[in-house]
Amino acid sequence: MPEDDKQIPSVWARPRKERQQPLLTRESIVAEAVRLLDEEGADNLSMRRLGSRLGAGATSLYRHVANKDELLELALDAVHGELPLPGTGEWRATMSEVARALRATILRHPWLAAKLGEAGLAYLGPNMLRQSEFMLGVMEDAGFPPAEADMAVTTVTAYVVGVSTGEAAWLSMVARSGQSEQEWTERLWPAAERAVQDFPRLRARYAAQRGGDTSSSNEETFEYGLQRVLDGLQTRLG
Amino acid sequence: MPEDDKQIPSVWARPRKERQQPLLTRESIVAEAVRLLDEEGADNLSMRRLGSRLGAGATSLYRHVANKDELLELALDAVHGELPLPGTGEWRATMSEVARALRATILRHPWLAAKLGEAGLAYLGPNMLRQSEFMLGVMEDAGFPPAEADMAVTTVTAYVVGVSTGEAAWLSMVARSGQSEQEWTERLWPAAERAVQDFPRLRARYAAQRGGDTSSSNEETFEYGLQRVLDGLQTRLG
DNA sequence: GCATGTCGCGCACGCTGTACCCTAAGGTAG
DNA sequence: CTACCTTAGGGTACAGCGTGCGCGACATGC
Repeated sequence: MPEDDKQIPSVWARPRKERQQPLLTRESIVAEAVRLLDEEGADNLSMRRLGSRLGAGATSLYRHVANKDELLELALDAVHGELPLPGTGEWRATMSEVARALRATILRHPWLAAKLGEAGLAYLGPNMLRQSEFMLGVMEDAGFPPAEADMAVTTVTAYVVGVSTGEAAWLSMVARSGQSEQEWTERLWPAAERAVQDFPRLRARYAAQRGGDTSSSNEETFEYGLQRVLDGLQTRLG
Repeated sequence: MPEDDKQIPSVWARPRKERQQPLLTRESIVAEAVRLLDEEGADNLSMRRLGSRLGAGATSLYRHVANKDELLELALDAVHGELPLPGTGEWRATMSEVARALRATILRHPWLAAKLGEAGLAYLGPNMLRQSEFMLGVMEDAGFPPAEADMAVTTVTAYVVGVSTGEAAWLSMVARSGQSEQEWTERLWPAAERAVQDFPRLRARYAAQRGGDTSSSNEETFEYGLQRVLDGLQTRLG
């Protein structure tokens, strides 16, 4: 009803009406938190910064979220919502696909690895549960008895999280340095070479990788290990 | 030379002589940090608290350590110094032994998992390097070509760190709650059952584990996955 | 004797998470 | 229309954090 607008003598006194629906919701807060984490890293997420990005005060967030830890758990699970669950086909192909998607997600959100280290793999967020359920189904359909399928899923997830954690930590370090990966590697190299000097095999490995492409060699390592893990599981089906 | 002691007119003015050798050293600081982390968890490590445990002020620590992050890296590597390197024998047995020792260390220091998630697996501490070098040697002696041995070591370590991280997070949670594992499990169970209600396979898994011994089933899962990983690597040697 | 360097201390700054209380805006009941 | 209650958001305040800086006390070399 705009009738009473006329009665207002001054624009300045008009009691700007808003608030049809709340401008802060749990979803919008979590989504913005993920964005902030992606852009600025875990160290730079504070309730005040998050609040001001949303045009709100820091303490207003507490209406929708119990505390910062809970917010991070929500962010953790929200990111797991990105994971696509492929249609079921051959079990190895399906598991590989899920594993690659999980790794990609962790690399896209490097802060995720550190938070997973605090929250554990058995966290109860619905998106994470959905993913576990899916993998369990794939393994059971492949012929693993339920109890073993559970352990098999844990094995694959543990491997993926373990490798990706290492890669993500590296990416975070590079990001914090503000330099390109190339620059950062070159700056770090002398220290690394000095550190491995007493270790002949490590020294040889470093020398062999000198100048190589980090990300493609990471990918190769990931794929190698993943296939070995799946090989190992396959021996149980023969 | 205690001669000049007599010349001091008042006890209060006596310039209490100490400090023959520094009471703070990098080693003592790191060792105390590890103790504090073990006893009170990562959240409760602050420079002030650490300082006062050592009978020193917070900022005195900065004489020996550049900043808190560096301190944590040192603590990380110090703990890796606990790891025994078994004498070389059959490669599978040796790798299993190293893997179990690594898991045991992580469970003994649950804060370690989270820090590993931040620092990455390729950190340059001497103790961690020593361990990598050892494992590389085992795999090369087993017949893996150097480049592949490297990837194989990464695979095993990633798996171990991945599983243990999950277990350690659980232990930290229990420790923070101040309750026994039994109590905590029972308190959490209803929420967990509600969460898995929509997921038939997870629900079945939970029901099957009800009342079981957490730590022994964790151990079984760890061992299962470890043997699968080693199986997978073995296929490359045939 | 003095100069120089090392060690530890205290202060101060800007920042954090969050408990507590206040205000303003609907929605509902009388 | 009024009176009340709920609910979203804001402001203030507190205890604690990491750490830069400058100080005095001491050990050592000339």
